[in-house]
Amino acid sequence: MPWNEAHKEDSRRRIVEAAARLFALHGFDRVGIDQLMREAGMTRGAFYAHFNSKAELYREAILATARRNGQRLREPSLSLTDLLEGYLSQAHRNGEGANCPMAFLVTDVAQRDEQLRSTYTDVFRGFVELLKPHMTQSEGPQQQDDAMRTAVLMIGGMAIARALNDDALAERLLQACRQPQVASDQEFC
Amino acid sequence: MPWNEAHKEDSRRRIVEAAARLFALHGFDRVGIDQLMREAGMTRGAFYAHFNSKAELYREAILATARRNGQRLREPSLSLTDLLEGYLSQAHRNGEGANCPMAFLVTDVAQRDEQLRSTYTDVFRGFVELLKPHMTQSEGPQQQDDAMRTAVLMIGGMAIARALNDDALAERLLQACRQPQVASDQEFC
DNA sequence: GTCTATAATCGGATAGAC
DNA sequence: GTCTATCCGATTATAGAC
Repeated sequence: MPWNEAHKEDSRRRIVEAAARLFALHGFDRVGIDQLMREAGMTRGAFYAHFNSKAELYREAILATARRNGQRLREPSLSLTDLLEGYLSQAHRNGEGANCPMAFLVTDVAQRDEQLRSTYTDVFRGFVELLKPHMTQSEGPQQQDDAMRTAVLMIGGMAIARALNDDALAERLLQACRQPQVASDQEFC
Repeated sequence: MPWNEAHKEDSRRRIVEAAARLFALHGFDRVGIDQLMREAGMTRGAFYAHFNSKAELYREAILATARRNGQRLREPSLSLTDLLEGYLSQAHRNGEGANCPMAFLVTDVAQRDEQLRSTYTDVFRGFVELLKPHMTQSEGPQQQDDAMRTAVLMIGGMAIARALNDDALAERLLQACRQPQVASDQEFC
């Protein structure tokens, strides 16, 4: 690859990384292209050599982060407990590292166009598939339901914990969501 | 109460109602004071006779909606199943009626100032307290955890269902969250 | 208290030099 | 490909008439 193309690809990657970080922390609307490009080490004008619009970057940023996080979570040595403790951690709540877009941007995405919601839907589907093999107490359709509930406890738990202003309550909430669950209306004995 | 004051109070109420509706559907940033006041049947200029800033209205709108929804949910005849089915319904997902700010605005709130997050925290605490008496399979600290997990399944489930672009998947998700849960690491027999 | 008009600012997107 | 400069539209908030 010629030096120019490699350089352009690197610039693009830096923009996407900055976008993923800043969108997750402040929301799409509150991050200007100016601030974004400064974080990526360039100026405003260079943006449109890489993307047609800010909205296009939003999709790209969500997908890139999902790919990277998905790769980490697919480590075969990772147990469900590890997975829950890593995701539902104070570090994640404080915006250090992963910054899962599904949790940090749920309502932001829900209010935007179909294309972006499709991207979110794909990422969510992938997340549920990733959880499925960890649902060892069930199989078939019940396993799918368990995986979806676990996904909601993780994503929803993190989203709410971030909205809460009370650190103790947030930690209590995260802890409650770390406990694996099964349906209660079954006959156990 | 003199007619003038009653009239002003009514205007204020209409503004708060419009705000609750529009903020929930489109997000705080994407609703202009212009659009807001038009929905309330006035023009832009009249806004500041009622509120010092748009941010102040945000707090007011969340509190007002929470009070109204809380009152409905405190009906003593309402079972947990009724509660789950009402909240995790397609009507709610489509923005008809309740528009619970906890679900519709989670990440929006998380990205704003401490004062607004405090308001959200108070509302969330009230919601958990409301759920507690319905957690009949547990008591004490375990009951608090069960209530919080149920709150996460409701709020988080609704928030995610709204972000999803696939109606069938969203319905499947809501259905999964409607099943009451208990911890799985207990010994059942 | 509500209106119209306007100030002041900020945002995304484009043009053109290098 | 990246820069500086700029257009254009939208926004919050204020001023002043009624």
